[in-house]
Amino acid sequence: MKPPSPSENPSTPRTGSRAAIVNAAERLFLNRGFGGVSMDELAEEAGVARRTLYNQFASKEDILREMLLRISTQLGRALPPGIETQGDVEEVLGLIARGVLAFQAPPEFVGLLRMTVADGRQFPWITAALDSVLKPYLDRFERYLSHLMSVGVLDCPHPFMAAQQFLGLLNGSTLWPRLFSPDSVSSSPDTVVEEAVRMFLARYRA
Amino acid sequence: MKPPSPSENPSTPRTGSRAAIVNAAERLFLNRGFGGVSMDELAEEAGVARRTLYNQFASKEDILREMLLRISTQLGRALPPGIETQGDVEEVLGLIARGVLAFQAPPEFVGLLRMTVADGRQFPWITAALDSVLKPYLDRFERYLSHLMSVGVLDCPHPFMAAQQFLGLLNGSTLWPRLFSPDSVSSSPDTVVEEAVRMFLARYRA
DNA sequence: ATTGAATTGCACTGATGAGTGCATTATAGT
DNA sequence: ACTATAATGCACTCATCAGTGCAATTCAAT
Repeated sequence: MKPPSPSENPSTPRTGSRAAIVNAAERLFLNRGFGGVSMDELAEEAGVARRTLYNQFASKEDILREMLLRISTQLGRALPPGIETQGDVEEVLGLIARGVLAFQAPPEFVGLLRMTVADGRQFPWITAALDSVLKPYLDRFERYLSHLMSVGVLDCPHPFMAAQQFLGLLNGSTLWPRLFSPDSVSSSPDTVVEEAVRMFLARYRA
Repeated sequence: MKPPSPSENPSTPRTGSRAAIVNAAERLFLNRGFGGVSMDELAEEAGVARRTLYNQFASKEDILREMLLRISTQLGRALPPGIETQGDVEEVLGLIARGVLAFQAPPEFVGLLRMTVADGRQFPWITAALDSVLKPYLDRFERYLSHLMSVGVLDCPHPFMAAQQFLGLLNGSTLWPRLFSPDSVSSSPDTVVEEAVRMFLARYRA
């Protein structure tokens, strides 16, 4: 009764306790931040004895490390490669924008951002970790824009800035309000995507 | 020697200790967040006895409240009124954009954002406080765009979203990198402003 | 110089939280 | 059944931190 067996607790305490712990860490850290969660709470959420945390991990920080590692690899699979060749510019930009929005849609993503901003002050490696996951996408997007420019489809003097602008158009209407204006009415994703693409092409289409 | 007199310490401990405390709170809270600063540190930074904090304020949270109150009124004076009538659209948009960038330029502004995002989880009134300061500007901008549309200068079906887009264009190239990509090369403010205005007008100019 | 308010120093309380040591118990694979 | 491994319970240590009570002290204004 005290030690829940694997059959009565889906968190699989006995075997795979590490995974159960990291799962719990993801649920708690993303909602309340690193400093806002105690090891006791973490143990309870994982359905595991407090002492087990220290059998499996060297420290609280280590748990956060492993959690971020897992999240990073998950995020890394978000935008499928080869999207760039699936039609004309307008279509591809729409696909990318939709991918980005879907990617940021789950509340846990906002939680990840909040945790990054919050605990990144004390642990800069957190910010670096998220950046190293996000940056490649931005770079890929920049390369795509450069390609379109060399082909003569776009007239885009600063591809990197253009990439930032495009994401800014999306974030300004979606992510930003979610971070700073908790209860604001947000436009529909379809409108956001459509208008971002329109404005971007109005400026840069050759 | 132990208690620094007003003449040797500009923080004016004896008289105006409240102000000295709020000053210290601003320096510390904006850099390390509410939870990251102890009352001992705060007292030392203010050049004041720890006990004085509790003579002047009911609690640590009260100090934060007063600090945010002061910052809010300061921010409220940032964008001078009447900018909307100082020339043609392009010129005014440029002025607004420059105002926004100047407004966000100081490192303390990023500190304020970080603190808002971080401690806003535990104290939602922090987020609300910042939002109540920023929102009026967004609303004013929206009204300006609506006006331009009714006058026939812009063709802008969703003024509120357009306002978000314009700010998104700026933030995507400036604020966002500062929050999430610590050591990234950023474009010059002039280019950012110019390109934001160009893209915006390329889409919405009637 | 005296008075009254603000400030100070210091020793408290009470709570929380990370991390450890160790003996005990349950489990999985043989 | 047996054994190695993992999990557990529990009582610790050590540190930090918000907040309080109180007596002593310092300063400013009269």
